Amino acid sequence: MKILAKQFYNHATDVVAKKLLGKFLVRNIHDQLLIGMIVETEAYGYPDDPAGHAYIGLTKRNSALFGPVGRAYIYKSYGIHTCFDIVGYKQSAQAGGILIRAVEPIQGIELMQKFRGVTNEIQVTSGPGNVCKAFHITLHDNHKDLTESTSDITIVQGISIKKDAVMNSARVGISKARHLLWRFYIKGNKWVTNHPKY
DNA sequence: CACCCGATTATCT
DNA sequence: GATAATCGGGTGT
Repeated sequence: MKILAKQFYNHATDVVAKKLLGKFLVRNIHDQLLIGMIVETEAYGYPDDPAGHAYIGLTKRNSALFGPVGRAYIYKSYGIHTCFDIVGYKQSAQAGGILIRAVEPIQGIELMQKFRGVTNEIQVTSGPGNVCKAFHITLHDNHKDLTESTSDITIVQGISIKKDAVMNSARVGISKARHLLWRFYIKGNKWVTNHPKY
């Protein structure tokens, strides 16, 4: 399937976050393909987003957010969990990323379950830390270009999501900038986080 | 170098 | 619902 080009990410992060729903995250690991459909995202911007990691300005940790669009920004959360962002922004003076919060397994769920250590098909890839664990994404993958066919992590054209199935809300776990409704998810999808029941 | 704090999750009550 | 686990990075001394 077609890899999304750099141009796809060259827009404001909330626009890209919405467009990423239904796209496929493809991980090539040990010559085996792991594929998940993106069902939940969050946008973070700069310089007008106090909740974003880029808000403090360029540092070693967040440098990927200031680099070329279409690359990976990966960081540790709470010292325990790894989170995966895709870099996107409209202009060179800006920075930002789109956090992948949940995917629906399309291919290779057995290996995802192995990496995760759980068998429940929902729990395997629901939640940003869990997605990284299931796809074996680590800090070593920071800065990787997601638009190159040679990369072992790419985003490819998936399915189109009906406009009325795209929902948005305030971001999860964020106290600042609550007015920004920059969390996007597919209505009714079982892998979207914050479901009372698994 | 000490201190503080999270873009989270699993496991309790 | 509440909380512990756990650590890298930013900040200030």
